[in-house]
Formats: sequence, C-alpha cells, structure tokens
Amino acid sequence: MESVYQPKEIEPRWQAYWRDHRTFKVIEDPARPKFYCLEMFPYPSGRIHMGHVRVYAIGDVIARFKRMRGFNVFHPMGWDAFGLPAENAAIQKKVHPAKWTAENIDYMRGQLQKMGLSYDWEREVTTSLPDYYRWNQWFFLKMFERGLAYRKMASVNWCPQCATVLANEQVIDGRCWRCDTEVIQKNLEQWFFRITSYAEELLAGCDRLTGWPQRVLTMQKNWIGKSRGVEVRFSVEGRPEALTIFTTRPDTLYGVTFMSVAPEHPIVPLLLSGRSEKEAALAFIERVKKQDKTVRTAVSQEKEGFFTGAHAIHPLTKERIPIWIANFVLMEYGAGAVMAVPAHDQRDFEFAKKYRLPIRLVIQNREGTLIEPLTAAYTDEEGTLVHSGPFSGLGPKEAQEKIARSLEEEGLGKNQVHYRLRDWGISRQRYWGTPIPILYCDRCGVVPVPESDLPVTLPEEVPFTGKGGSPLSESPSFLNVVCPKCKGPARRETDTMDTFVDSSWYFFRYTSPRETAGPLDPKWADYWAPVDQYIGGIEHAVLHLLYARFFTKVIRDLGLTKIDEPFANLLTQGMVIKDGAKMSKSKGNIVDPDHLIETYGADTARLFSLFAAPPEKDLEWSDEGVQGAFRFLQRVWRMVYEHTQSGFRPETGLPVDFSKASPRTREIRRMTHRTIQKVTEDIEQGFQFNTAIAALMEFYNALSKDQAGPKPEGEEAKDHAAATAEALGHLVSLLSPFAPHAAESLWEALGHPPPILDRPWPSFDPEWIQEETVEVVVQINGKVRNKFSAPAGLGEDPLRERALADPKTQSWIQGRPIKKVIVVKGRLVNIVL
RNA sequence: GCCGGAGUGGCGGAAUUGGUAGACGCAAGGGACUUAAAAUCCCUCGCCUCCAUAAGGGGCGUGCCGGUUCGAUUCCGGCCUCCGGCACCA
Repeated sequence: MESVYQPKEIEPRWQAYWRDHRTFKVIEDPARPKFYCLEMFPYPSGRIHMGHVRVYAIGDVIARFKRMRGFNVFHPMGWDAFGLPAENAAIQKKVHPAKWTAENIDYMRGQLQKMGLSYDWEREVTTSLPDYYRWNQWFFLKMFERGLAYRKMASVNWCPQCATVLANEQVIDGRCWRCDTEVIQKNLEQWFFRITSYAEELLAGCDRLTGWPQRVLTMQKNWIGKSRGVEVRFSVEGRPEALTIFTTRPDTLYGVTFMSVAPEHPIVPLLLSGRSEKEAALAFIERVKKQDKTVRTAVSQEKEGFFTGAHAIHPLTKERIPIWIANFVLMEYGAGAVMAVPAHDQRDFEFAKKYRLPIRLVIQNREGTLIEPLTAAYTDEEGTLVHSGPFSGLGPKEAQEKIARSLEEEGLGKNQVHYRLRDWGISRQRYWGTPIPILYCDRCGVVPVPESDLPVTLPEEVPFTGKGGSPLSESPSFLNVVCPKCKGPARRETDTMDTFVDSSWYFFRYTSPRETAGPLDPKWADYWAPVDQYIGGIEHAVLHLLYARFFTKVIRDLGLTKIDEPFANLLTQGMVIKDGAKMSKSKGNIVDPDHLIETYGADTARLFSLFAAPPEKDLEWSDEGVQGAFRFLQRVWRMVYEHTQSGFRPETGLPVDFSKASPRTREIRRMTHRTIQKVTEDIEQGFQFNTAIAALMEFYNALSKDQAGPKPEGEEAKDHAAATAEALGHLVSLLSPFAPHAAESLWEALGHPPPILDRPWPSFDPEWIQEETVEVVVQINGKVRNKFSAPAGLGEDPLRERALADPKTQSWIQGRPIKKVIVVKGRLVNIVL
C-alpha cells in the first residue's frame, strides 16, 4: 500500500479490475430479492456535466448499498440518442448525426466509466439504433390498430428555432422546452397518441404512487386537470340545433344572463346566417382567430365579445338568453361554450359590466350581506340559493347534485367529467428520430407499414440544409414506395417521432436488450419491473414521467407486462448551481467533470456531490468544499496506512470479549456500531447521504483522537488492536458506496480479498449502540443551568436526587419552593419554581 | 388567484419528530512544523454583554406576531418573504 492517497493510480486500476472480473454483470436470480435501480439515461450531447455526476453518483450509492444488503441489483445504462442537437451538428459541422452521436456516446461512456459507476454495460441500450427504434414503430402500429395512434388536423405548437412541432408538455410558459424560443401556433395534419384515453387511470394512479415526491404528483394532477360538472343543453330560439355547455357550477343555473361561445364554435355560422350582425361578427371572429393562442389565453388579455343576435332558451325558466361570441372561451376545453353567470364568476362579471348585461344574484352568502348591484362576483360555494325556483334555500353543494339530477331526469343535461390533458402530438418535422411507419397511397389512403417490413430505417444519404422541412422528404428512395395493399405508388410519412417516445419504455428494454422477437421478453420484464428506485431531474415531472406511465399502461394492455406503473419510487435530485445560478456555458460558471476527476479523482467528485446537500435540494458548488472531501479521503487513507505499518496483521480482530476491555477500547466499539447504525439508517430512510458522510467523518475524528492517545500496553493492547481493526474495516465498508475506488484499496490493505462490493454490508450489535454514561441537563424553568454525567440506565428518582443535591443547582434555586420536577431519563431534569 | 415546498451562524447544512439549537464540512482568526511557502497537525469560531489576570458567568437567538406546554426550530392560529407548478379550464 502506498503511504499517500493517489486516486490517479488506484482508480484506473480498480476500474480495470471491475471490468475484467465483470463485477457489475447481473443475471436473473429468483433466489434473491431483486432491486432495479435506474437513473434517467443521458442525451449524448458530447460531454457529461456536473448534473450528470450528481445523479449518477446518487444512483450508484443506492445500487452499491442495496447490493451489499443482499439484493440482486439491476443497474443498467444507455443513451437517449435521438434528438435535435445531432441534426444541428450535421447542419453546422457537416457531420452525419449518426456519426456525431456514436462519437459522443463513446466519449461519454468513457467519462462515466471513469466515475466508477457500477453499471452492467453488457445491457447498454442506444435508442437511435434500428434494433431499438424498430420497436417504437412496432408500438406505433399496435397503437394504430387500437385507435390509440391517429392523425388529425390541429392547431399545434410550433417552435420556429427547432423548426418542428412540440407537444403541449414541451411548451413551458409559451416557450420551447429545449431552446426557450417563443412557440407559435400552426394548423397542421399531425400524428397523436391518445393519452387522454388513460387520463382517469393516470390521475387515479397518482394516489397510489406513495414512493413519489408529493410535488411531482401534484404537478401531474394539475396537468391532467380533472373537473366534474354537468353538460347542459340549451335549445336555440328558432333553430333545430341545441347549444351544449359544460359547467362545474350547476347551482348557479338560475343566474345565467347570457351565453358565451368560442369564436371557432361550429354553431356560430349557423346562428349568424341571415342576420344583420353577420358581417361585423365575422370580422370580430377573424380578428380573434388571428391572435396567437398563447396571447389570447393570457389572463391579462382584455375580455371581448360580440353579440350574435341569437337567443338560447333557459332549460328551466324558459327565459330568452342572448348568445355572445367571447374571446376567452376555448374551443378545446369542455363544450366550447359556457353559460355565463356574472354574479358568481369573475370573468362573466367583467364581461357583463363591459357590455351592460344583467347580473343576477342567485347565491346569498352565509351572513346575508350581498346586495345588488354587486361590486364583484361572489364565487364561494357557500351560502344559500336565492331566486332559484324550487331550489331556493338549498346550499350550493346540495343544489349542485339536485339540479344535476333534475336536468338528467328531464333529458336536459348529464353529469360529465372533463380533463385538461390533451392528446400527445408526436410528429416531428426532423430527420434524427424514429420514422413513423405509415404510407400514403393515392388509392388506399393511410396505410400502416406491415409489421414484417419493420424497421423502417432512416436513409443515410440525405441533405442537411437547415432550410426547414424534414430532410426525409428530400430522399426519393425513402419517400417513394409501393403500396403493400394495392401495389400502386405510395409515399412515406416523412415526419419522425418525438424523442420522448424512445424514453417512454427504455427501462423495459434493459430487461432483455437484445430481444429480437418483440420489444421486450415478458418473462424478464416481469422479473425486473417495476423500477424500484428511479432517479432524475424534476424537469421531467410532467414530460417523460407522464409519457412513461402512459406507455406502461399501453404495454400492459398489449399483454406484455403485468405492472401498471413503471417507477415504484422516485427521487428527484436538485440542480447543481454555482454562484447562485445553474451551470451554463453562457454564464461561464461551468465546472468540468473531466478536470475535476483529473485533479482530485472520481471518489472525491462523488463524495463532495453527495455530502454538500441532501439529494433533492439544489447543490451549491464550492471548490473549497471539494478539497474538504479530498482531505477526508486522504486522512482515512493515512490512518489505514499507519495502522498497517504498526504491527497490524490481517488476522488481528475478533472474537474478543470486549465487555472486559478498557473504557477506551469499549468506546471505539460503541462508536463503530453507532456509526454503522447511523449510516445504514441515513441511506435507507430517505437517502440522507450528507448526514451519512458526516457520521463517517465523526467516526474518523473519534478514531483519530484515539490514535493520538498513549499506546495501550499488555492485555489492553490486544483488545484495542482488535477493536481498531474492526473499526477500520467497517469504516471502509461504510465508505465504499460513496468512494468505491479508495475503499477497494483500503479493503485490500486491511487483508481482505476484493471486491468489497461482494462483502455484506456491516450490521450493528444493538447492545453496543447504547451509551454507558450520559450527560444529563439540569434546567430551571426550562433554561439550562447545570449538567452532570450519570450512568445511562439511571432511573427517575436517582436522577432527580442527583440534580437537586448539586450545590450549583441549589444556588440557582435560592431556597425558593419547587412546584414540580420533570425528569426525562437519559436526558434532563427540569425544575419548575 | 389556486396548489405544493422552504425560511436556522459569514457559507453549505445538522438536530433522536416536543427535551442541551448550530453535528459535519467550508471560510475566517490564532498557533506548531518550515530558511520560506504549500501541505499537515493543534486551538478558537451565533450575536450582545458582565466580572476580568484568568477560570467563569449572564441576556438574546431558528422569517414576524400570538397561543398550547415544565419545556417549541419541532404542535396550533394569524401574517411576511422566497422558490416551484397550474391558471380567462367554464
């Protein structure tokens, strides 16, 4: 063993050892409980960044810990390899996306290997290879058969920078999730996945995902956006068509004074036909339609409307209700039309004020203080219904049920649930993605590629001009095909799939990565799935994490898996920030992992990123903090080295009867077992790696202090040596998930065969975690005034007596009468005066 | 506006879920070693204050204001601030 800690020497050595001995290879083993540990796979952008270091360090600690705890740990890695940067590189640097991606993967794989991560690389998956993406196409065909994949003309989000369509989930605050460019709306014929078919199950499943952070579940619930209400049919005066609206507040039905319909509503032209208002109304509609949807739906947008001249008939009162076109009503949600109750809806209130429409109070508050004219809408669902016919006097909640039932009985309405969630638009007008396996035949129309013709591979020779439009449409050999049905001429779909399709099922592919008969082998998928611990960034709360849940349910319904949910437990790690901001090239606050590992070694990089903050919080980078982590490893190294130099023999150790050992030796033992307990519980209960590492540092500090003391003599020397050997062995074992390379070397130096990963996790002796003596605090009226030490097991009465007997305590009491004495065993005595 | 989460030293963060607030690390200050520096090791380190040669002592302190309790960073009520999500969703 070298006397100085030299990560540059030992890290490559152990990485070679692990590789040569296939230490991380995993095989199915029904005899042991399985544990599937997975970190979100990276996009091969070129080089890893500190965010990668952090998430993979977290995952690796969990994987190594679980393995030492006896689990058959599945810990794979792969590449989310399709995506825009590769194509942009092709345009800018004239390098083919496939080549660019492959080179990046090779480089980044090397970087990850330098971190000493315990991946089974034999199961590596790359989504841009045909043996992977053919199964995306296969899933597409299966979904097409079941009506879960369909094509429609729709207003879609378009990112001008990326020159492609985006799903709703990929638009953040009106901007592209990738490049932050403002998104515009376009009408295009696009492919969609019918995720809305699973809206209810996706929502209900949230309540069973007990291993997920609450905030992620809340975000998903908000995104799905369920609301219960009633669909009510209003007949239209002088017309056969009815106007159907959706409301969550049927209790306010008697307060309806007008109707608002979306400008795009199909009934609008019918209502306008032959009316004098027609021309002006059409002009208004055109103006609103021209507005971008993100602008139009902003809260700050002025409410505007136009009267159609038509009237609806109130289903209960038979009153005539004017029908207005309103800019704030969205065709995509509910029925595209709403009943307006200005007294109890703030938007309707403002609209009514502006256009001088009547405002009718139908719910009086509890205090009975609402008087007309109202100054604002009363929107609370509390109080009493008034002016509501037979329903007057009811509470709003009760009225909602009764009015809904009454409407239903008379065939005027029905209970209805609406979701905010929209279908997932998956068409992308770019090259570097999975070709959508569809043909367009002049005679047969839309024809799916037969399964036997999969994969539809990407043509290699295409021009990357950056002019917009899919490069696939520039490849005649790709484009022009024969229709499999009629053998006539047909054209291929030139759009590719959203790359989020690739990542929606990759965790299944790892379970049988080379399977050729299907996307996965149900036998192995059922053995490994679900992922027991998933780790990744919070930014995927409603992107990848929602899509993967959806795909899992589809895969289940295809009969390929029995599980309903892909990820049993989810850990969302925080960002790595420096100088108060997320690391980015533009801010110039990047720390390069290569440089860090070169300087301090992977173990230090891992240790620091685990020590500086709890995993779910943001991590403030500190160069000095990194040095602190390095110093700690150095100190542990030196202590083990000195131990091996001072007459240590590997066989020095247990069993020894420590109960008869000196207090000093017993203290080492106690510290050892308490540290095992603390580190184990910190990792197991909420992944508190920061405090686990702190406990290891405390352990080291205590051992170091002991070593600095006088050399023990005679019998005591033997016991002391045994306790120290045990302590160091456990210290190294406990350290091994965090700093695996250093731990392997130290473990070897202590006379054990590698790998330390195959060594069981240390267990603690409950007898030895008890303190022998404790410091007892004496409080007077809740303030600490004195302390004394006492045997740990001392009862209440002796504790009280000892506290009161102490002259210092007495001097605080000053002879005043004692009202009460509270004794907490092993902790404190509080004297109340 | 609605829904989550968080406010603790100079900094990152601890605190057995009602029982000594500030573990551990960083930074800072002092010292040892050294020709010197680096490295390493030792000591001090919440704020204010008293006695003072020193040992030691006192008050305040976990965003703010109240409450419950012998005792509150922890529980309850009311505010303030920050972060994240959703938002003309009917």
